[in-house]
Amino acid sequence: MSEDDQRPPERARRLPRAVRERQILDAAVQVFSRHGYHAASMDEISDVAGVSKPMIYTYLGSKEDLFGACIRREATRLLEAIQAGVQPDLPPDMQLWHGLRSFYRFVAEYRESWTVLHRQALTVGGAFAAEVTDMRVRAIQLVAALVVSAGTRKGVGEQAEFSGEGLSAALVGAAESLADWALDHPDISDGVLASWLMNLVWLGFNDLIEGAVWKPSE
Amino acid sequence: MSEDDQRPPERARRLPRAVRERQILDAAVQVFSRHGYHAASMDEISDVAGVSKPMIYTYLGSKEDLFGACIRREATRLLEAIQAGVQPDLPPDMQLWHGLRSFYRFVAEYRESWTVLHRQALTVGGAFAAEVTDMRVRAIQLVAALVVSAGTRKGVGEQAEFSGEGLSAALVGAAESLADWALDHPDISDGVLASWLMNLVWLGFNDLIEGAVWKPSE
DNA sequence: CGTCGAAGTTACTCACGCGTAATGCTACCC
DNA sequence: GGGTAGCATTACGCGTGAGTAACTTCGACG
Repeated sequence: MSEDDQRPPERARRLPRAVRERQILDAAVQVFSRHGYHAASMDEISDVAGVSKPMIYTYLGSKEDLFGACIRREATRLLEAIQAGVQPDLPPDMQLWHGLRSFYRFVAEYRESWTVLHRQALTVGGAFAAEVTDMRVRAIQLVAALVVSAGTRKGVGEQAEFSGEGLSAALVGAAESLADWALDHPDISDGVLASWLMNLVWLGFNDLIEGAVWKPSE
Repeated sequence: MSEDDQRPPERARRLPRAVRERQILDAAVQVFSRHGYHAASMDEISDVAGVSKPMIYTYLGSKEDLFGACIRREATRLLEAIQAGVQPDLPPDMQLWHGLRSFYRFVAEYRESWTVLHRQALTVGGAFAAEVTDMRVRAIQLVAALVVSAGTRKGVGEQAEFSGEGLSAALVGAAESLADWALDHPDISDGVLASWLMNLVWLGFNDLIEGAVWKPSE
């Protein structure tokens, strides 16, 4: 009936542990991103992974463990993707711009990863929420450092700490929100998204209305 | 044994339906905001409400119905709070500022309402997510209208539609993110929060670094 | 060619939590 | 004071889904 029957010697071969773990994690991310932690069932995950349920338990542990493994893997991927795109010797605004581009490229390519990290991870009370929140805080502090650095470069100095943390939280939120928006508008490129955000937060509406435009300077 | 026994004629009086419904909704918002939709149990809600479970079912219907009722009540509260603070004949930036202040005042006062609306509502797939998303889209469009209005006032006209929707999505996200941040910093007043955001999105980092400050003009 | 171990499965237990049937209690009205 | 209507509870049915025990199959290595 199914196409699998056409190649009897190759049907569902015995695979090494590492490969199965990868398959399981992929399936888990997919299912968690669709239904959220609680509504996702281990049966469905095992089904999507093409593996029976006990395999998941022997390889990855409990449902909570599995979710944790997903979160950690995807968070690492995201951070690596962003760091890969950043160049520390550029001026602050250019660093921010490159970071944003990498971020939007990642979200577009791994939308399920992003969904799990952003939406679902917070709904599981306890350790995971803390873990993800922590990552977010690190991102915020990184941005804050950029902004303050931009300030000191121009000689603002002490007063530049005006509200750095709060502002950075707002900026990160803006970036995340725009990422969600972009999920429904796949035709917008990462460069355009990053530019919009730079125009908004670097120049502000006021300058924008006056006709000013921020452009990458490199 | 318990203190309740000390006053036999007043123990747990019979209350009219409207009052019980209010109590149940209050309890439901509290529990949903703490655990999320799936992890919240009807038993705990009935416990917190001080009412037995069948009352919830006879008055408010199923768990999903109950959640819907919560969402609708809190969303209405939020929108009314914001509209109460807005004055349509002011210039766009002042309108935005007043809207933001009302918003932050609401979040501070009804943090559980905000949590349910912002975090939990999206995790229940289907009708509620759509409903909340819809409210959010209305907010975004409102902001977009403000920005475009600011643009046309200054004569930018057609070109002002540059990326209005995306920018507004980012701005709303920034406001929400700052609201979350403010939950951990209760000492910051709504006026300060709103001012930070105005400085960020109206002036931008660049002006901020130069020492420019946005202030309410009224 | 036998056997040891890792890969893999079927079929179950058990607890939790939604929803309800059956029933009681009290206030109010005629 | 007797009946009716709505407030309220206890105790249970029942499905779903996490986690596991017991068993099977395949490949590798001497």
